Amino acid sequence: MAKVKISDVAHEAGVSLGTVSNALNHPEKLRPETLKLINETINRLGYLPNQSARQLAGGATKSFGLVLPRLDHGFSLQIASGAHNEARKHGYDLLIANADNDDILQDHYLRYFMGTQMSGVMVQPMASPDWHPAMTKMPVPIVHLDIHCSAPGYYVAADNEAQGRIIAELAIARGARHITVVGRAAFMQLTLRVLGIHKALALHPDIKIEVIDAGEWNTAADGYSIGAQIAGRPADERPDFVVGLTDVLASGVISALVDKGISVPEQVRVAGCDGNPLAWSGSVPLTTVAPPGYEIGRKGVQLLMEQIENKVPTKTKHIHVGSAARTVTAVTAAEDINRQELVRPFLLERASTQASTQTDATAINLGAYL
Amino acid sequence: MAKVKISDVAHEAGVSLGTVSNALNHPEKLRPETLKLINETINRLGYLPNQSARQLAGGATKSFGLVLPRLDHGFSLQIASGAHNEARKHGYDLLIANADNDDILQDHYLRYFMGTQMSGVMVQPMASPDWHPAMTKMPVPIVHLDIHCSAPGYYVAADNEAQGRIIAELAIARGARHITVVGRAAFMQLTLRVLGIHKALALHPDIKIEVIDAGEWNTAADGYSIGAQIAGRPADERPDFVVGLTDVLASGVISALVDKGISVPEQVRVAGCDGNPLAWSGSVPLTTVAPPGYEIGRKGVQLLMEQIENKVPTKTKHIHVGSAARTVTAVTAAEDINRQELVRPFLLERASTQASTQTDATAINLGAYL
DNA sequence: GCTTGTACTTGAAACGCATCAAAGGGGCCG
DNA sequence: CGGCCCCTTTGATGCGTTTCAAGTACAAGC
Repeated sequence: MAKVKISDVAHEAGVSLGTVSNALNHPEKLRPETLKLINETINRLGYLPNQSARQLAGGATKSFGLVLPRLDHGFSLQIASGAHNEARKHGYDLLIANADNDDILQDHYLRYFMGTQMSGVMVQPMASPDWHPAMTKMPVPIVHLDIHCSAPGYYVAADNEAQGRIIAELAIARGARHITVVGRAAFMQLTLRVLGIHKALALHPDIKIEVIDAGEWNTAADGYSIGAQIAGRPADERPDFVVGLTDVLASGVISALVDKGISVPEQVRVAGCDGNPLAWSGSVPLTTVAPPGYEIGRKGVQLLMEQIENKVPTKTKHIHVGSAARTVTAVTAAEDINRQELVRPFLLERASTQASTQTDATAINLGAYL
Repeated sequence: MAKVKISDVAHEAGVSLGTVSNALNHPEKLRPETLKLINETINRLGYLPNQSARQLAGGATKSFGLVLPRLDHGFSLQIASGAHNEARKHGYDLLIANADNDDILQDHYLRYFMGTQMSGVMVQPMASPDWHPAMTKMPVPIVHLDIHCSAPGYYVAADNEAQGRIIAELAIARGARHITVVGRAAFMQLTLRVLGIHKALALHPDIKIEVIDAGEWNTAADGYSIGAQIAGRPADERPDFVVGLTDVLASGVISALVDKGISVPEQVRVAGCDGNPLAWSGSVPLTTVAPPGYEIGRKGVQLLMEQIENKVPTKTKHIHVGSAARTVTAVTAAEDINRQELVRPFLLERASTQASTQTDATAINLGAYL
């Protein structure tokens, strides 16, 4: 139970401490027989390298940290998934922390990751857009995800305006004459989507558009009541295309319409605007525009890699002068790059009830309600 | 950009290194003014403690690691959620790693966590039940989650048999005369559920029971085709109660029944047996029995805490003899406790389409299909 | 036999911090 | 004024690695 350390392995194998370290980090430097001997000893003793000591002695480890506001939101999970795959591709580990919708906790984990000598940290911040500018000055590469600000620093966000535009263009392509947008644009993201819709429709003044506010939380119940209201209108005042700012809103609308005897999509087409594959397992197929969470996660890691590769990090070199060891710090000035990426959302069309939560591949078939 | 270290803070504040350390770890030991001065300096310099060094010097940090097979499964997320809340309650951090359904990766992260001097590690293993017994011998408290084996060690699992029993008892209470279980018992978990159903029905020989195998993956499509088959039977051969081993199976069955003109729940009641709240947002209400993921996560952390508090860990004490410092290792033998917990699942009945993914609180109303 | 290489291996130094015995400083009592 | 005690601060020490200059052994070339 007493922890086995590298010196135990070295002693047991009859080699020196540095050799064992080399076996771990630079196996090509060892004679194959030595390497084999050491590896056997390691296994026999059950030696586990102490990561803390490694990090302390060797600088950053190959791992990234990701702070998410919640784990139960499909979008965040897609980010995590994309980040994970991309990180593994580069040989990095990904550690995830759940900030639980709490600013303080978010900050806490962020500092924790920074202090752990991670190679890079990503956050999907929940609070103010111009969140914690001090964080940009940190000694660790950091990338903000899904944030909507022009603060300096690296960030990657979904192009929410495009998201609105895409759904509007889809409606136009389907020959819509009267479009109803359902939902409360409570967040910047939603506001931008509505903006995108309006912009796309600006070119088609003949198409009527209306926006109906939903309850505070854009729930399925909110969708249902609005759907009922729509169903209650005289036929010529009914929209022929409804956009739910949220997928659950859209599904609420559908339920109401169907319940009231309006056929979907024959009389009214319905689309979502917030593709959340996780919400679909076993649910009805719905055409929606998905913010590319997976892609955002991927891009986030790529930006991290970019920073790591561009910046020659602060390095200390030991220079021996006479017999006294002097430590010289050689800093290669890091360019102060600010990079921002907008990732385009994509149309997510579901015909099957089997949701793939893994990739963002655009499906081929249209959903049942469009 | 050059990293600020504790000695910089000390120098800048005009105090000694140890004092700054105390400010961080034992603030009560300092004079308020000194503390304030140091804190100001820390903020001004943007000092971030190096976690690696802390851990190396001070032993384990207050943080737990959790290795999950996937992030996109609701059950795992509930575990994470429960573990998170319980950990925070005890003042611990929780770091999550995604093993991505990969044995190697799972092992990798596990070792990583162990090597990071975490106070404890939890895994929801995916592979063989008697997975990696060597891991039980590790110097870090470890708890296995949702695993079904009698290997020594700490673990907490859902009582899958009870899960089946509960749903069967529900059927009995509803006056079922003919129960059809739909799904392939591909995993130990599902097998146990079927077993539980059979056991509960053993006391009611008058109730007819049949089990219909579904496709390999228990998808909604599989449920649909079985539902269609059931709908096609003569009325007196149709079950009056269908249990989907999986919620998506159940929802597939419902779709098929309704499509074929069988009314649910008037003619046939349908229940799930795999409550996965995440799959429900915006979906139809379905009564199901949920494995208590949240509770499992909580219990897992509690078992971790138990190990931490019981085992007086290996500690080193420094004893000065004359002028030479000698290091003595005082090991208090850790009792070799093996603890196992079975957590009872609970009936999850949904009347609203608004799923709460947070807690495992049992809902009050029955779903629409029962 | 001696030199120059080549191929490994060695071990001391440093990484940034927590710890704790010892030193310092101030108040109180005799 | 000296001795004691208590409260606060100090700084040397070690935590388990990685790194890299220096060392060793052996082979080849002259």
